[in-house]
Amino acid sequence: MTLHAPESRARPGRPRSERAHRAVLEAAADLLLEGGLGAATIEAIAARAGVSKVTIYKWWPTRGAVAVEAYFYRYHQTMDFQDTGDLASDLRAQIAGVLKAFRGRAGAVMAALIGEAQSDPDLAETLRASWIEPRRVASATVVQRAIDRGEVRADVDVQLLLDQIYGPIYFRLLLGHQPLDDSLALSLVRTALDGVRA
Amino acid sequence: MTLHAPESRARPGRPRSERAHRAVLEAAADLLLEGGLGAATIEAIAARAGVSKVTIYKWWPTRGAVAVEAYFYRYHQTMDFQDTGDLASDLRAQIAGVLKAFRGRAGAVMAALIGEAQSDPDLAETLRASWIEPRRVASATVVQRAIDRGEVRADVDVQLLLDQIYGPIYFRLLLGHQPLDDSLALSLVRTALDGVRA
Amino acid sequence: MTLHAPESRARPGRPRSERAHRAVLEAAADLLLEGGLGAATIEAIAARAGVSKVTIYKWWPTRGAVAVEAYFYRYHQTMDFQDTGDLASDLRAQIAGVLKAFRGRAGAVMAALIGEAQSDPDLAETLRASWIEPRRVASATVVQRAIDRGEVRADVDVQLLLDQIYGPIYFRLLLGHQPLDDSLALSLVRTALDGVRA
Amino acid sequence: MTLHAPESRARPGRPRSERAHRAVLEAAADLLLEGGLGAATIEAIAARAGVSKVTIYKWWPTRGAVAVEAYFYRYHQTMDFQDTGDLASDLRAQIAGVLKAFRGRAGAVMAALIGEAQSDPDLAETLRASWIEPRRVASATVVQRAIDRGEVRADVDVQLLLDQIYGPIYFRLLLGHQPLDDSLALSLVRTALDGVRA
DNA sequence: AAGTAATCGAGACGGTACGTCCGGTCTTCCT
DNA sequence: AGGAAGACCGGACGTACCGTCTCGATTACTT
Repeated sequence: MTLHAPESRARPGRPRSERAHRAVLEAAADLLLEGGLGAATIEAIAARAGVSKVTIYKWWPTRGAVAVEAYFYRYHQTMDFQDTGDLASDLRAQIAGVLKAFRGRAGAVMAALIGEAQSDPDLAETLRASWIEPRRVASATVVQRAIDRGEVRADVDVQLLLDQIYGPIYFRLLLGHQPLDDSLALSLVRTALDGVRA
Repeated sequence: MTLHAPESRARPGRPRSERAHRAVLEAAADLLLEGGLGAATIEAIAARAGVSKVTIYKWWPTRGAVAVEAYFYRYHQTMDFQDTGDLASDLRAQIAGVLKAFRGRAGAVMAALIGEAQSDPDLAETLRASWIEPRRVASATVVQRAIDRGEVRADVDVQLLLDQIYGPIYFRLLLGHQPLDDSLALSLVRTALDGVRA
Repeated sequence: MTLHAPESRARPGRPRSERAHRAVLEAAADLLLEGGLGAATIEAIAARAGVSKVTIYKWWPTRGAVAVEAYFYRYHQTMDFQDTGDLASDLRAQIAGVLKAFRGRAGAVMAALIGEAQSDPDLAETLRASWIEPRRVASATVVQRAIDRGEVRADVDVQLLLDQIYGPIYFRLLLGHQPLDDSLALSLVRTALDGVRA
Repeated sequence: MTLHAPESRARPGRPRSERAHRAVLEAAADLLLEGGLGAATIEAIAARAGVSKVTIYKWWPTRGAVAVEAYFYRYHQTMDFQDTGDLASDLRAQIAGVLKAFRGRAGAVMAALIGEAQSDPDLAETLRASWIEPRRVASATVVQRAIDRGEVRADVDVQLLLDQIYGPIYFRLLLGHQPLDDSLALSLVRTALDGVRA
């Protein structure tokens, strides 16, 4: 018989205050929502959360790290990827959800986070691990099933296919040169699956 | 009353110092190269250029603006889009050039600029107008010719097609979840033209 | 003919703001008076003076330095040493002035400054040069005259004599084990001049 | 039921750890010696002693208090005041001891303690009670004996006389405007007893 | 030739946020 | 009931850039 949960062995010392932890995330999420990442300074978060700066630095390395966690804490997206057996419609459903989210405040915050990540390697890694990867794994599974069913060519580079579907969305989100219409869901999938050849 | 050509009307006062202008761009480009956008602060640029901060503010609104101009000044890319009559090979050639550039320092700087643009609307607009648009127009022309030749379906959304080709590249540049291999040129074009359907 | 004032040659750049300089000293003096040296933090001085912290750090190395200058700015003591030809009465007059000052707020501040100087060598040096030395020189002159007149033995160590007169005052100021009565003026001089031998 | 001697009545709970107490004093003394009072922060003492901050606060009110006790713990001066019947030589012997101590590390620490006492009334009181007073009482006794012997005038203010001997030493220790030579022992006593009158 | 106007360098200024240090207080578990 | 561990709030520290603001000096065009 194995002794379970050696990691939950109560360590000595005062335990981390869950109240403070939550207050920081709430405050950060509020600030992100109100004024974007620029408003979410460590000082502002600390002040609004009624928490000292040191407490924030204790648990998060940068303001970017607080922001991502706050983002997920607040917008903990229901990442419900369906797998109905029809690749095109499954992908369209997923894309539609992303588009909807990105047209709102969540999109602006995500854009700001990716922007910040360009000068904050930790944040970049966190974004990849916490946001991008989970979604890619789910999507990749759906695509793989389609390959297994013989719906998609077996020699397809799944990662690249996903980039050709989601890349354009992030590209437009970040550059803003074209809108994030709902119609994208249809067109993106169509091109990706059938190409544009006459 | 003397008439002058209105555009060459020499204004009174000391003319803008070309020496200072160039020095600023050189300094900014050096700093971008050495330490990324983070190192290219107005103060650092001014110090290295031997120019006063006010002179910089006189001619550029933000450090982002200086950075883009410095970027183009230094990396004034030869944007040679060929149009040989074969869409796939033309696109592959263009993509290969972008990939090569983005794998080097220029890619890191461009990523930083796009990142900064998320919190600097002026920079975002400058990037769209000076970088994205020219390339899109050139690419769009190539695609349009293919449509005219009947090589590509007439109902294709050209903008979206371009996003499905370039979007993945910027996506990987900014998120770094996948590499920017040369093989991308081939695969991206292939999927975009012929899809992945079995 | 000599070219005068090469030191007042107008240097390039915005000249130092006298308004800010004065505001800092006034604010620091107020704070010293109200709450002692402990209240005269750089932040508090900056806030009250309506001046940025950087401006203070630009002109003074430590808060101690600001404090001494503020002390002199506010309490610029009329250091009127008389020299009437009677050493005892001249010394008594000087001592009486010091005692009077030290029993009030100025004494508390001076004690705090000397205290702070124990961990701030710059402040210690400033105190010696700006406060102690001028007073010693004036006192030493008075004593030297008395020596010249034959009123005092020629082999006397003047510095030590002054320490035996002023040392006890600072000792009591700093340790507080005995009061700073006016009667000290009489007794200190009497012992120093005539000793206590029966 | 067990009976205990009432004065040794073992109180319930874990008894005070003598180990911790000593560790604190040793650590504090080390830090005082190495980096002066500035280095002897509560946190540093706790860390070096392997003791929690609370334990320190439990037994000492301020860091000044710890420092004085550590000072005495380490430099527990042999305060051997002799009383040979010759006031001058007795005083000289005492002064020589003080001078020797004050020229070394102990003097620097004492200066720092007196400095700190300017903003810490508790420390000031502790210093007076634990350091100044015992020495004054001993010295005063020696002087009183001399008065009784008729060696010194009966109307002399003993406290003031002691200040005129020890004040200059502390004055020089704290201000550093003059050295603490061994020759002081001789000169100080001579002036105090016989004055400087020609 | 004198005046006017724009620019330039230098650099001081108020301001915001940074990340760190230390002080005291607290909470939890261990002995 | 200690005591070690350590988290917490608060306050100040000294620094980095920001964008603005004088200054005196320079360099053209205008009269």
